[in-house]
Amino acid sequence: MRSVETTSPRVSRTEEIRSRIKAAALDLFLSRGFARSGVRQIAGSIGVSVGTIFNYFDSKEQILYALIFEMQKGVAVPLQAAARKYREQAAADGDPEQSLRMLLSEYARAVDVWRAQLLLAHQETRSLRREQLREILDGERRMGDLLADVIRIGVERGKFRPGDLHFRAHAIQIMVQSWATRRWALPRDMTLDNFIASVERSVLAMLKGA
Amino acid sequence: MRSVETTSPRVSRTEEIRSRIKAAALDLFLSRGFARSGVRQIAGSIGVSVGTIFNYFDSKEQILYALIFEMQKGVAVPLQAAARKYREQAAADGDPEQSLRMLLSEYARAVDVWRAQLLLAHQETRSLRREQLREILDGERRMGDLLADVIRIGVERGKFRPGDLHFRAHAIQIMVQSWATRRWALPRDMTLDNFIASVERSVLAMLKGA
Amino acid sequence: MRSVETTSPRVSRTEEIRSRIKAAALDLFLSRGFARSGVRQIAGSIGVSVGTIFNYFDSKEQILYALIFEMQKGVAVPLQAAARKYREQAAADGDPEQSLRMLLSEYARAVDVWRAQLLLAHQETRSLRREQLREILDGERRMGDLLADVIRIGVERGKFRPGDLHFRAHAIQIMVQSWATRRWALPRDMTLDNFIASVERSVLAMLKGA
Amino acid sequence: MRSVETTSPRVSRTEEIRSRIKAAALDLFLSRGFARSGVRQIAGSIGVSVGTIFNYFDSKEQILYALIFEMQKGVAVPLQAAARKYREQAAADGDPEQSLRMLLSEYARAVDVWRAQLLLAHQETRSLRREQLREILDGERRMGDLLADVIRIGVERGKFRPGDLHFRAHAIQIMVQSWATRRWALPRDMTLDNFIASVERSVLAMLKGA
DNA sequence: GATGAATGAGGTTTCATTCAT
DNA sequence: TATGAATGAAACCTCATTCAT
Repeated sequence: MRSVETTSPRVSRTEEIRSRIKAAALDLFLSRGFARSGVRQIAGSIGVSVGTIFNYFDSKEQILYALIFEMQKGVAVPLQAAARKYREQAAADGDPEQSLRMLLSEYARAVDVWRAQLLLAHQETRSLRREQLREILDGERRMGDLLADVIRIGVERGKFRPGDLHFRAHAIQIMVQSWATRRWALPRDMTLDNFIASVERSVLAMLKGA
Repeated sequence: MRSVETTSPRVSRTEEIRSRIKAAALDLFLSRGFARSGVRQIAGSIGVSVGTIFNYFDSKEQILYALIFEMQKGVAVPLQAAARKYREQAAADGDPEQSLRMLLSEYARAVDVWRAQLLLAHQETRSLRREQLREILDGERRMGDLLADVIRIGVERGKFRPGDLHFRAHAIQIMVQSWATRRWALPRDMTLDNFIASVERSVLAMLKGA
Repeated sequence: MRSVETTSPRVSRTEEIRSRIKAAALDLFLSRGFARSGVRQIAGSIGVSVGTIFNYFDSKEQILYALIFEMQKGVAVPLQAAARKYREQAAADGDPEQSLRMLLSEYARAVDVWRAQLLLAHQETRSLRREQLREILDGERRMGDLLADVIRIGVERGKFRPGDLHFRAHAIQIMVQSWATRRWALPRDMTLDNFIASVERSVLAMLKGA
Repeated sequence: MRSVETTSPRVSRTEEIRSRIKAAALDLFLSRGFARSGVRQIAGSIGVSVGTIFNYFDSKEQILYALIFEMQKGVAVPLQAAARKYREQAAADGDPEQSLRMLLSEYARAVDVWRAQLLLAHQETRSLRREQLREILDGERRMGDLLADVIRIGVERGKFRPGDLHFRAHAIQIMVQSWATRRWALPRDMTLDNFIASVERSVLAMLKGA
């Protein structure tokens, strides 16, 4: 009994509950902060008991980690894809400037999708234990390296100013991420497309240099 | 006896203890996070009793607020001074580009001085209660406005590309602040002077535009 | 299995623990005063942990409130029943004097049952927050009104002296309650029956007046 | 220097400060309860430092004791005087009923003068340590004995019903004290004179009996 | 798998009292 | 005599986690 194709639905039921827990936790962590959010509140807001939470996550911190980790993957994958395409076009003697616009746009759109989790990461990554903290920071650094490499290719093609690779990669990262992390400081009526346009203009100017 | 300069030492004794409390809290908040830091630890690390902490601050949160507030003043004041000088030189037909370099350098040096507190602000401003949170964010926005105005003057002088004022001001803020807030993402051997040079190059390119 | 009467035991288990907490708190509050009694002591004296206390009551004050509130109901209900019977007998042209003796006896016996809680109420009602304080005082006033009404009926029947209704009602209240609240001032060998006899004599004399 | 008649003023200065402390404490104890009132608040409200409080009283509790003790003397002395006069008039074959009215009036007026302190005593006597608690309760019992003796004389003169001496004495005490202790339960517009008239009527009826 | 009662260490804050000045 | 900073024990309450059902 309860046989055969139970497994697959079961897995997805498990995943569905994990998702509901993560969604509730995301809201709560953002509005009250990780440390002041209780698992009882998470449980209550999705109508399960505290015990259930711990059947799906080993600890409150693991929920935070899952949220941040998945966001990082969710942003990194499109960025890596865009970088791959960028390199292909460069290899095919395309225009790096044009390719970079595309990359920035993809990056910013991915950030937009994961906006809430990225904000959370910004605020609460430090609440993770050392090991996991490092894993996340390493992921972030890898994205920086990837951007630096993209810039390097443009430099080699003679399109971008040389020097400063890592600094400018880093500047791109914080500029794009600010769509999620400093929304409150941006003009209230700015749309994602406006934002992307501004980023493209500023980043290209910055790369082509004085 | 007990005469003459008694008052002044008294005042400074109070201030000195407040400073020791703030210094200890700063270390602790940065290493363990605000919520996980206990007043008992703060007290212990400077060799006073818990009660003493509360003779000098109304609550743990007030210590955080004091740290962030003072940092904001400490950064805003030099920045305002530099902006004033910038406007004077512009009025005297000086070179905005040169003036801006000076301003960026002053700004970055102020950030360097208050580096720890700025990092703390970045991580824990959200732990403040609504009123104080808004006060801090308003201060930050005012600095953005000030930078936008500086750019506007350069635009009027025909030196900087028009449009995007607030976005670019905001980009300057996060770029300069990243010296404190994302130190871990910057090349490990980067010095403050290197950093300033990179910021100047990138910002000027960004302002002068494509 | 785990069927049938599971629910009812569950409910009573919760109620049983609440009762044990209340009993322990009653002892402690009476012997050390509300403010000097700690929840740790309450917990310790019934062999549970502090946390458990707060699973059953929202705050220390709520324990006090529950004790006082239940006592008030425990006294008011028999008193109201006796008053109802008094009115019925009066309507049936019975002897108010005889009916009143019954009422006083019922009242005093209820006070005896809730003696400890009534003493606590007397000493610590003021420790309640405004809202709950008022609720309790209102309940007490309602009992006064009820007694005043009882006297009024006797007056209308020509059995009791007119005037002073509320004052005499109030005098009855404090006299009967003194069995709980001023036990230390009463002759040490006085029994409840003695007490009731004395109350009946004095109250009836007071009501029939000069 | 600062010589000659300093001593006597000094004593009165000491007494004056003690009085100010007691007055402030009385207000505070009544409005917040003894346990929740801080010596800092007492000190602050009369513009002296905490240290000063402890120069005049050994502990917070001693202030409470002084307030209650003085009230008890303040009530007992007029009551004893009235009792003396009562006995003299009885010895001179006066009317006990008339004498008793006078006594009740004196008693109630003394209670009125010390109303606040008596209320405090009612609420916080239990906050005293055992020894002082007993002293106060003994004083209270002595007043009961004194009233019982007054009743006894009336009984011997054939004016009051025999039996129940202590119970009725006790009833008189709580009735008269209720002017201070249960003011909230009395008709809001009742004046002291009304109150005294009611007490006289009820007490005399109660004493003369059925 | 789901529950939620129990745990108990930990949190921040208060406060009577002391004592050096 | 007056001061008020310092003390540190004790207060109430929260909360992640466990585990018997």
